[in-house]
Amino acid sequence: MQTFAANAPMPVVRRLPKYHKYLKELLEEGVTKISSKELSLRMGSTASQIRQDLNYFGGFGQQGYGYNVSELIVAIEDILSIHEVYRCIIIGAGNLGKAIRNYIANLDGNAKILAMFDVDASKTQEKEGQLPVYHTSRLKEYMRGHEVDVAILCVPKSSGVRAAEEVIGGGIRAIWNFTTADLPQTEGIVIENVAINESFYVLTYLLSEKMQNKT
Amino acid sequence: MQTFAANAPMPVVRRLPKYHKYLKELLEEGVTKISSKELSLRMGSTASQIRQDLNYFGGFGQQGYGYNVSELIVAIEDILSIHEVYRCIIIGAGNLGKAIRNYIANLDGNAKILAMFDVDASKTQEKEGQLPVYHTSRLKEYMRGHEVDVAILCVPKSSGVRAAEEVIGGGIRAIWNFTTADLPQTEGIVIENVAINESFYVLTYLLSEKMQNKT
DNA sequence: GCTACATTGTTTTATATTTAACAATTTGTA
DNA sequence: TACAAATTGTTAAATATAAAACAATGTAGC
Repeated sequence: MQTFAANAPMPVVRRLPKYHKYLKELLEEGVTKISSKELSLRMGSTASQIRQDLNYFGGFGQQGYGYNVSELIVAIEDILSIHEVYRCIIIGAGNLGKAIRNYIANLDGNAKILAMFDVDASKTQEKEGQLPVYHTSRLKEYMRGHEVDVAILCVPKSSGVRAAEEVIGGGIRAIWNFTTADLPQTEGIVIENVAINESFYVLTYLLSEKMQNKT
Repeated sequence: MQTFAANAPMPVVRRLPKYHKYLKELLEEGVTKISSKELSLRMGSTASQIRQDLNYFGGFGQQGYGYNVSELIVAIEDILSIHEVYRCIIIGAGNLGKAIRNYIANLDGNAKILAMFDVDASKTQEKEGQLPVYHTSRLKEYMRGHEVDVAILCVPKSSGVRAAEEVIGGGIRAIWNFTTADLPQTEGIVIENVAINESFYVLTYLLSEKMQNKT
């Protein structure tokens, strides 16, 4: 059993899911072994980077041979703890919350959504799909009774920080933040931001840049 | 009128929307001027980085004074071309497509969604919200008749690349990619990826790392 | 108008990340 | 068994990014 140093730089960590995806594709194609060179050609990266990235976590390859595809997949899944199922609650049952709920439900991932919460009492009437929607006032109580790993924040910007404080108060250790709010760094709490609106601004920046170049 | 060198590194560009957000908040609070030092304290960054980032695009501040909040907002909006309205079509009217449509509709952004497309004929019956849903076979024809700036890809992974090729064939210049597919770099086409699933893997990685540290 | 202070724009230094180079090791073949 | 080819793990060099330092410039008070 491998243990990893866990001090890999974030750019490296963020590339791991991509390696995983390409390796799964190779597996489906029936490819059993791959060299860093071949993989780099597929992915449009460099062989050197692939080798160095993987070596932050261990030596998964064999000299003169390359990497065994299925073994490497397992190794990366271990590193990312993809096999574990993470119990999630969604805070905010509006457009965004429903969207994320639907999206995740149809993804064959390791995020299991237990319940949704909303401040709007009318939303708690509905049973969103198969999921119960509770009033936010019952959040603390719920978290005492159920083990929850991840809170998925889907509230409006104005209540983002408050919602984060509430789930942290309830003992959450990880927040997947889809709001436009900037959550304060908190000791011991993992925060992963998905800044969709910022992403669009980057796109329009690149687009306008491209337009200028065209002229 | 300012013109920018447009050769700023991507990490800098990706920070601009964050500056914009914080400045808008300051404006709401009635703050008219801000120094890089003060702003860095709010944002949890460094004054040096803020000054250097902004100086890739021009000197927006004044020595001994700082930055005029509203002027700087306008400058950043110019850089990101936030004022322009971008005409978008959504490819894929499933869970993800609907989700994004709802999310964007309720965001006061500069993305205007004109129509949705789907291969599933049954989906074309519905009028999603106020938006028409066309069969994908009519995509080329639609793009000939309407000026479209951005294609928002919300199809399953398996049809991601094909969908991209279709909109590129129709003359699109920018793709906002919400699929898990890795789209090939294409000369002259701007591609901005929102890899939600990868984001979750990073979160679980950090979470498991934290768990290990706790023991 | 002069002086002390504040704060930028810019240069220099430090750090982080990526790429290249290469020695070590395994595979496969004769 | 010996040798050539392949390919890793790892070290070194190059590049990119961030932070610190500082000179230039403007502000504000007296």
